[in-house]
Amino acid sequence: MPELPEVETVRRGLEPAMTGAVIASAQVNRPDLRWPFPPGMATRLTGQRVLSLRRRSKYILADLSSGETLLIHLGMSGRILISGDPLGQFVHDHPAAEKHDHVVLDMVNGARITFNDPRRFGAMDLMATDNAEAHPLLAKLGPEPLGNKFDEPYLVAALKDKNTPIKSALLDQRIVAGLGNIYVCEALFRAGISPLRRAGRISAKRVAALVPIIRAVLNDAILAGGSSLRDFRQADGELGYFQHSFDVYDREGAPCRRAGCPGNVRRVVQSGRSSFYCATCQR
DNA sequence: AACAATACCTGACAGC
DNA sequence: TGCTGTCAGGTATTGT
Repeated sequence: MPELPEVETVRRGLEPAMTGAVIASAQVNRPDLRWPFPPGMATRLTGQRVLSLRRRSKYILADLSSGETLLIHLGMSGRILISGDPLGQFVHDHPAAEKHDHVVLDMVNGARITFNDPRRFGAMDLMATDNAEAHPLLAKLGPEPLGNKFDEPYLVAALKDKNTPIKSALLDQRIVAGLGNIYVCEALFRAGISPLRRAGRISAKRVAALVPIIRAVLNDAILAGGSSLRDFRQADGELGYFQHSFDVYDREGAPCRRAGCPGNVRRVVQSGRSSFYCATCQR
């Protein structure tokens, strides 16, 4: 479930098993995901200590003791599962391997990290840590929506001359990095802005109001993702499931949730993606 | 240059 | 049951 909040949830879930831990072995079950894996990936991972786990947009970055960084992207359908018992408190067996388990990392601490991705839109790559930001997948990304560089003046300037619908503009990772279809729909609902409106024709005041709304939507989602992590620990080790009640996403035909609004949620397609919104209170 | 459509894959689900 | 069609949270590439 990979938009920014889901990726951050996965990153946080991986930290206790991976940060400071050494990769005992890496099993790579196919030559590629969306693109070929880097040459010798298993060898380059084996024996390395994970110094830190970072996130940039929807990418997880694991800095290794070798001076390389492992980039992980979940695509549309990627999942990462932790099994085993890195803290040594319980005895856990690893679950049976499943279809689409493409990469498996066994850590010296006993944890197993399994990357499963049916559609294979995900990616993994290795690059020098000190030049990671130059990676083609990272180089053109805009500011982090939860970071300091994403503020009201920035977004007003970034959208000022945009002729494209605000929905498409917010999905553009060069403008802001990490928003996906769900959270753009949700943020526009909270802001009362129609996804169909041209970005450059929204008043600066309303654009500025979007900034704290985007942050709040993402933070709410990260908090909800965190709560699903606790379920995972009680259950079978599955990580990254995100449960949240959406105001508009996937609620076509349902009543608008804004207090007193008589409208219903509509679905329209914009640049090939579904947009959900209430035409009554989003203008 | 800007923007829209397409392609990459598999699986889930609705309707027949 | 099993077929067909549609849709899916992302993003690079191709086309206009």
